Amino acid sequence: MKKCAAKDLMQIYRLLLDRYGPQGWWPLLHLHEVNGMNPTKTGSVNGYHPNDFSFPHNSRQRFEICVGAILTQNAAWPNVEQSLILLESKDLLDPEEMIGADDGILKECIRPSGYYNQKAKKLRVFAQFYLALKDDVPSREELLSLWGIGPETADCILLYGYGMPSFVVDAYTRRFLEAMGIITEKASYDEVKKLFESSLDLNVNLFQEYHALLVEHGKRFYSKKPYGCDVAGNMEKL
DNA sequence: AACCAGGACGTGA
DNA sequence: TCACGTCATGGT
Repeated sequence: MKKCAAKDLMQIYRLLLDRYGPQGWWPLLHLHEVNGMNPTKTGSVNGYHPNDFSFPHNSRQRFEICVGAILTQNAAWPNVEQSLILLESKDLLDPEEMIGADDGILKECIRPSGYYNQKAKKLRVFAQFYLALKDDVPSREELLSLWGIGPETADCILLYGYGMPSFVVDAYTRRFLEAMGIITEKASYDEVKKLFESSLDLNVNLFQEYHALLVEHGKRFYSKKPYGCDVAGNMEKL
């Protein structure tokens, strides 16, 4: 990776934010019930809260974020939102209820986001862990030790669920940095993560917004195999 | 009608 | 370590 990446990464952030505006991650259900909120809508999905980094407001919202982080593994968010709504309708968006839930019902709720057999197990494992945590903040190592929690999910949980400055690296981020010539395809997850964390201030709001912007940008230009256009070039000019 | 999405795990070299 | 197969539904 390049040594000038530090300056570039902050510059790129400003360009992305300027282009797409604040993304309001992590999306949550029922924001209208949280006093004074005016949730925005993106496509068929609502629950975003641009420029409001105050979430989660309680343990229930935190659990919802963690569940969403697991369900969104290799799945599109609208499908995950369906699952969250189904879980909510069965009162399963709660660690104790989830643990005690009938397996068939749990899988039925998860089905829209795919891999429902694996994800049902992942959610049960996590729900147990979450319950035992009480009000503590989990370490990254603890999260990674759980079956079903890999590096990206762990970082999502830490960053969006617990407000810890842990940068999230996803497939879009790698494709983008690769196109920018900042990393090579064989850079490991932790290498890319550390690149961001060593180049930027350890600022939770910045990390939350940056990752969301990279996903938004990635969806537009790095979705299909012959990647839309040379975004790297565009970024340098804008 | 293929192709892919805000990955992670198990296996065998 | 690492490349590769598996898991699965819904949208484009």
